[in-house]
Amino acid sequence: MSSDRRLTAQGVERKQQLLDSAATLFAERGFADTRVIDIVAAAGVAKGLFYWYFENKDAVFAELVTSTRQSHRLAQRDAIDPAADPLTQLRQGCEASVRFMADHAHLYALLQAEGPDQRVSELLREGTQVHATDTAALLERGIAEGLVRDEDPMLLAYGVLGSVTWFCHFHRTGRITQSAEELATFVGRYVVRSVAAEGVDESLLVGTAA
Amino acid sequence: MSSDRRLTAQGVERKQQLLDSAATLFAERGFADTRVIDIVAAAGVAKGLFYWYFENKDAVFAELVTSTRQSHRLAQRDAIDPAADPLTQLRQGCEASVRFMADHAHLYALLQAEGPDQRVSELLREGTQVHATDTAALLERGIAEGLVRDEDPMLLAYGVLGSVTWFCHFHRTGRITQSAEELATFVGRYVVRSVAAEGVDESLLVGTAA
Amino acid sequence: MSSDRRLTAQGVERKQQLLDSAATLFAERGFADTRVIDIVAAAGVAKGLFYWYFENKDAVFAELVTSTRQSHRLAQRDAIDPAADPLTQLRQGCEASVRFMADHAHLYALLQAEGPDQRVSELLREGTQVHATDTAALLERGIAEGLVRDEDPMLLAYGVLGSVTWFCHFHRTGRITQSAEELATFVGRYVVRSVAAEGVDESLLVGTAA
Amino acid sequence: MSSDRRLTAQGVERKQQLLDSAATLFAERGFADTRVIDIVAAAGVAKGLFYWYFENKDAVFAELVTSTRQSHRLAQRDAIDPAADPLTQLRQGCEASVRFMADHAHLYALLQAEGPDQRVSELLREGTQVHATDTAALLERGIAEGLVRDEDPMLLAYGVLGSVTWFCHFHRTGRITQSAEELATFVGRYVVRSVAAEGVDESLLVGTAA
DNA sequence: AATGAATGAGTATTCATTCAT
DNA sequence: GATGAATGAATACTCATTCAT
Repeated sequence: MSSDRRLTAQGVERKQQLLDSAATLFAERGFADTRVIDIVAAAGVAKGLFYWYFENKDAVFAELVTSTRQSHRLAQRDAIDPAADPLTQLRQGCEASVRFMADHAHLYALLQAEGPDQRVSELLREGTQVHATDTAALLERGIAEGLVRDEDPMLLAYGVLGSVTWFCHFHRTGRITQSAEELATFVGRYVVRSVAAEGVDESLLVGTAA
Repeated sequence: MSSDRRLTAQGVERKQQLLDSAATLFAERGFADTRVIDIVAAAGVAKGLFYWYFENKDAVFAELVTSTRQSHRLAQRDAIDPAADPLTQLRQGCEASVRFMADHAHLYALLQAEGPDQRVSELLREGTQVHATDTAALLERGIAEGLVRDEDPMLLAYGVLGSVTWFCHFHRTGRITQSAEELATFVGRYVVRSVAAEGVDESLLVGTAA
Repeated sequence: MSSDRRLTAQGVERKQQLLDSAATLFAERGFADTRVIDIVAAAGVAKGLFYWYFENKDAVFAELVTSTRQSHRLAQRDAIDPAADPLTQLRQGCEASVRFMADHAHLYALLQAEGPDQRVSELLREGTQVHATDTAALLERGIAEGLVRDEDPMLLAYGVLGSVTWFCHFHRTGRITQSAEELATFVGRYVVRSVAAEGVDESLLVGTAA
Repeated sequence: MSSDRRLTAQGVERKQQLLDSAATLFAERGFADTRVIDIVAAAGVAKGLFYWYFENKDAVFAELVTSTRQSHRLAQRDAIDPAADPLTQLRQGCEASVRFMADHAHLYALLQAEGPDQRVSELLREGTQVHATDTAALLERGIAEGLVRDEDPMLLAYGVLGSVTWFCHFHRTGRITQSAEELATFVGRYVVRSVAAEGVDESLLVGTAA
């Protein structure tokens, strides 16, 4: 029922409360095992209010995915030095991803979650695709400048995303014990090595300026 | 109801039918969105029969995960030349993973699926952990022989698993269009590059013997 | 919340807006399928305001029924020539009913609607009963004057009401395509024939003065 | 979920039980005020079973409407003497309607009920239309033979149906106290008078052979 | 082994109504 | 008067699981 309802200041706040509760619960127990009643209970409001702010359970999930993706992207953009070379930018982006996931672990979990239905799965997939395409563009510039191995940039991008995603996943689930900062550095290095061309200057690989 | 029931030849066949139907459906729509009735309908038997062969819905999932993991492991073992150097073995293992996933796409999908409950999630996690530990051991030998960069082998293993897993995921979902064979070669090369030490012999990186 | 609140001029207007919206919606989709929110949305006001003017949803329905019934009755009264013979009066009343329904189709529909609860059903029933009793009295006079067949006047009244009601119903739902005026004439004639005694003067049957 | 499920003898019986319970309750309190749980409770079975036999609540209603209409039609067919003149057939049909409704009051109530949704309303309307068309055909023959007034047969049919329906309605709701048999005779006579042409033989009007 | 019937706990969603501002 | 937020009781429907035959 929400759609483009005009919300008061209080309304905006309340909606955010619900989004937060939902995000936490979805991350903790997954979408299917989170009941609407759990979400409203966590936010301390009545069940009906949920449907004042959201069309249905799927809609909250979708909204979370969208906004998380947006924040993630902004975080990356902020972390990337537009004047730097592609390889450095790649490292910066990946490091930013690791830090973002550390700060918003519960939201980030959603991006990999099994979505509710077809529609939302689509949403997740699209987001990933955008991310991959961005990364591929970066790699392509790297190839042109001789910094990245001359391979299909899209494939390389998938590899990069895969390792970053999994590092984060294992960190979130406690199987990587290093600090987020340490992990970020490691991941930046790992990713750069994965795609760097033969004979690239050592300084780029080590990432001294990171 | 099942546990360790003694099955006739026909029984074994029936059970396999049900497992196959379940695997396909779980992969297509996920565990939660697959109903027992869908599974039996796909196998062309009555609902009650499901419980003759399986304790419950979770049990099928668990059984599928376990057997898939086993097959996967066997496939890798067969593909690895015990006499080869660690880097080559790593490449062989990864290539085998890609081929296995291509041949058993619907089963492989399960290994990354959102499990039913805590217990099964645990099962999935354990399997991944075993795989990671195996890989880390291989990498450790590589480090000792100077073929792999001197970094935390477990971290490297996570990176390797992440990229392989994601390559397979994107291939399975149609976003990588190369043939399984081409992809296997690419992934093997990608992974080796990701972990290889500086100055390793070119032949190992290119993987001529693959 | 309403009861006998003193309303300002604007208030009266607002209330009428709501009544109109409600009448239209009730006629279109029935009482149960019309939500309070639909009514206020159609009137362009906020939900809370509904309860400033009406006790509850049932109350609007009751108010509509009562006022419609009143209007209907007035319309009949105006149409009937007090000096005419019972048979002519009957015709005039029935013709007036048809015209009324044509002019206020959406209101008239309510009089036959499935009411909300016991109370309002009671209200509807009572209204019908009053109408039937009035008609029966007219018929009784007709019988006394030898213009109407000597049968139970109440039964005859039910027959009359039934046919008039159904003619209107079929006209309202588009299954009678004649104009309201044509239909009125037909119905007047039909009803008179239904109850007229044997050998009544032709002029009364034809209704030249209609 | 039902559709064309193959039912065992027991299944057929159970389904009928549920239909009976539903019919009674719908007639007593209306569709909206009858909960699925009431229906199953009345039949003494568990809630889930309802959905084994019916798609949903609307479906039972639709099924009841259809079968009632069918029975009604058969009852009429049986009551009509194919060799009789149209006017007599009309009387026989109307009398049969009255008797049918007296015997199946709770089912018959459904035919006039406010249906659940658009679809079922459509069903009800269609049924009525068929009935009206049948009656109109009969009247047309009557007109051709000079037994019925020369007016639009469809309009006459609506008038006939309206009075019959309302007689039944008032009888069912206790406002007509005569016995069903008495009422049937009265209605037959009333209807014939409503449509008979001027100067038709008295014997046809009185209906001695009824 | 196999079937179809039966069970019932569990959950999303609706909507009339009330309330604070 | 007017608004939008909040409440919570009520209910249809799903689906894993069990049972009688």
